Amino acid sequence: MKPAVAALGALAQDTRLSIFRALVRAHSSNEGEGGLAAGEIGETLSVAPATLSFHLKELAHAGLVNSRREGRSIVYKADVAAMKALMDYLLKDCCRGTCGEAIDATPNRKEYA
Amino acid sequence: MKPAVAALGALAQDTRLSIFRALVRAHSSNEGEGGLAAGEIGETLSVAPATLSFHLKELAHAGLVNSRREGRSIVYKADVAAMKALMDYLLKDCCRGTCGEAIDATPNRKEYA
DNA sequence: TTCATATTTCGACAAATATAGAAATATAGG
DNA sequence: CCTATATTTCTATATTTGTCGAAATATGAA
Repeated sequence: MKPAVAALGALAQDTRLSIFRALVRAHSSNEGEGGLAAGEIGETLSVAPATLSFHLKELAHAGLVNSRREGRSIVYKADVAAMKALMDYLLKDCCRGTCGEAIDATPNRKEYA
Repeated sequence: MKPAVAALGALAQDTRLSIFRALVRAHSSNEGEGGLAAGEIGETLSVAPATLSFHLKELAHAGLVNSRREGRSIVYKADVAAMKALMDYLLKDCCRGTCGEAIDATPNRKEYA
């Protein structure tokens, strides 16, 4: 499977998209900093441990998150570079190259919540 | 389900992503122009009629394509505005707002084929 | 070592997805 | 009206996905 399809599939699920968005919010550009422990994510989003682990593995397998152990916790962190690569791909190949330009100026544009 | 998740799910499949990309290539900004007949898509991508119909319905249900009848054919067309909305959402909420800026200048960036 | 905490893996299951042959529907042309 | 073409719907089937209780693993603390 193409990596872009894997990344899209990883984000195409309510719980996983919420997880990823939470990780992006908690992101830090510094190595070894930022991110959220699995437990924190599960508590915030009310997801059972086994279910959460399943979704985190999906995101990791798609290359959108990575993890490090910190004491008893495992801290997950969004891979912003991977997300950039996905955006770049979509922009170039799936959008006629127009999606990056003047989005806010487009009349009658649709918007997702 | 959130519309963004629906759109991501529609694109998160090899055949459907190929269909959508073909439709973007064949796009025209003019109303009632551009797009590809279902048969053309099926022939180009070697997808059986029933399978193709299934995938086109998925894309249409997610709002990423629309269609018009033209004689015996049904012509499908990418909804570029919907794709823009998806990109906008991802850019704002899933990327720390950095994915639209200087993508090509980013060192060691990842890239999807 | 023993105990508590944090997370993953295992096993089972229901639901959703992808595929495609066959039948049904819609349109155009003779 | 009859026939050919284009596409969808129906039906069935195999595969994948999402969920979660229970057991296993890893770490830190007493």
